Amino acid sequence: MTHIPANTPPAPEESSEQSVHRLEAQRRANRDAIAALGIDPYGGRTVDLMTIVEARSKFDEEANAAHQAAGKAPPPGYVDRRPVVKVAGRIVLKRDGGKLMWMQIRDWTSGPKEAPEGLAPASDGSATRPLEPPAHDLQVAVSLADVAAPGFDLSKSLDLGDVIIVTGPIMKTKAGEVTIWASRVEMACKSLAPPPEKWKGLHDVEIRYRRRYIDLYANPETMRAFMLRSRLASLIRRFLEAREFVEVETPTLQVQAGGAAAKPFQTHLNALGIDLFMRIAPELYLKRLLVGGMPRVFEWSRNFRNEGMDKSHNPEFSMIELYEAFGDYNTMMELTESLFRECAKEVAGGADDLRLPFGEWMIDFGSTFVRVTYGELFERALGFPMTDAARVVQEAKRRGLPVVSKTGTPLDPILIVNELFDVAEESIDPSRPTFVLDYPAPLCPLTRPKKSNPSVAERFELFVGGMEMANAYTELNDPDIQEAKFREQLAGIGEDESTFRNFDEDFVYALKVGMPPAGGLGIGIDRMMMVLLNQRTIRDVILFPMMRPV
RNA sequence: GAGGGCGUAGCUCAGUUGGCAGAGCAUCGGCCUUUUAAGCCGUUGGUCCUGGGUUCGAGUCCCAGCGCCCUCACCA
Repeated sequence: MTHIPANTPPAPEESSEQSVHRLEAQRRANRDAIAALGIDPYGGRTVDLMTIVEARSKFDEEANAAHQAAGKAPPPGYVDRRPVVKVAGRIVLKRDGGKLMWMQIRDWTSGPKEAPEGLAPASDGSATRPLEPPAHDLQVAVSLADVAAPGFDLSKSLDLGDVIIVTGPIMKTKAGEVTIWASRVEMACKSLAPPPEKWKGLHDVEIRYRRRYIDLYANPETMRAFMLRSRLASLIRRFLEAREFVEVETPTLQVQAGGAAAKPFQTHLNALGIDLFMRIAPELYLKRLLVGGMPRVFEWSRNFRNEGMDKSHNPEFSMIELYEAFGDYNTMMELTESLFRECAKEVAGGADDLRLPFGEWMIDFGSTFVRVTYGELFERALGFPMTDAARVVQEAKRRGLPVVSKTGTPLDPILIVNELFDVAEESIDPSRPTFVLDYPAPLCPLTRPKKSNPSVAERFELFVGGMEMANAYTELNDPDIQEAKFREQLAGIGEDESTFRNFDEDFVYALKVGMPPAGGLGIGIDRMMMVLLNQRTIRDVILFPMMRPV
């Protein structure tokens, strides 16, 4: 779909009747009719509201049966004990039967459509019907006899998409559906824009992303996913706080964008007359906090990387980075596994089975995560050890990978190994969360080497569902080695990169002040949410993903 | 960046060999106090993504562009 249609407001200078879409014009007329009843079409502060789920839970079978038994002429002394509820919701269906209207209203708790759990006999016993309606929207009945003026006249002028507040006893209809039998109907807000089709809903993915506010109410599954993401974010914070990590905030606007190798966004600070970068990682600031004596820190960091966009990359994305003084990559591995498992438990809703669907796979968060070293994985996937330089070069040539640099000098074999390692990564079972650990030291210049084997860096990456989820290190805290590695990196970059790669002298100075040994970890939160919420594209876990402007 | 697919009413979608622009829902009018995507009768609504071209005639064929989706490439 292309055009974002005509229900956008007209520019002021052309707001003639003709420029307003006919469907909007009709809704404006209905709004005027509501105003003419003395009702504010945009409502006001409202107290004592409950959600649709709460209202539904108030239903009392006995009180409902007693009320039915009392009939139209209740005996003296009869008291209606059906609980009275008050609910706000958006109208998604309306059936006007003249003096009796039926509506379905929806709020954020209504929940997605589900397959009926079974069939129940119809009232005459001759046929069957679904036990529950397809969506958990709440039915409202508006009867001329029972709704106080001007609620009935208001209801006549309501359009699909309006938000209303309904008060009345919660009861069950003859057909067995829990319903508010309205005594009051009030206006919360008028909707001037035509809603999506009532049954097929909103499918156009472009409109879903650009106009998430429609997607959220029109597709309860979208609401469910983002509500769950929020619950998981809260859980992650509580998990880290329970382990005595403190949440900090460090600069998003940075003089130099460090801590990762990515192209940054550039901006300008007028007050100081200087160019700045949006951060690509919070790493170097968080480590400064360890130098200062904070024992365990984490940041929920929005990072900005000026690179490609695809189903696992958005230009701005969320990452948790954390540092633990006196930890190392082993403590980070334990923490990572526990964190993912706790999140999976939350998604599973208390079930023992922690296998969660992700596309065609069932990802097993319950079993111990697979641990495999870089070298083992390489040999298993390629069929020869990465130390076999001749086979490495031979295999790279066979796959058309470069074995000499642009200047014609032979590439370091370890760099060729790293090219071939993509093949190894693809051999990881997507349904088994897998730690790949002990990377070759030359590939990880900023990581502490193993004391027992300096050719191996204490680093791991976690792969889940075919994606890189997390990256952790035993951090380097020797200022001289850090400085040398920085200079080495700077020497090896091209001119285009040199504009935003700088030597962070202050960070090296911080290490001279002294940083305790530490473990560091970064988790790509959006990708983590993808596998936990079973969403195959990052745009389905980001409320407002980057879109080309229309 | 390369290849492929898609773009038609507010929404969801058809549209045959190039021959009057279609359906369902929504809207609007009428009937209806237990409906369940309510029903019945009637009604309105179009920049066929944009701009060129071929043709007597283009939603359809050709060229260019725009947007979205998919695959691949790039991507600490």
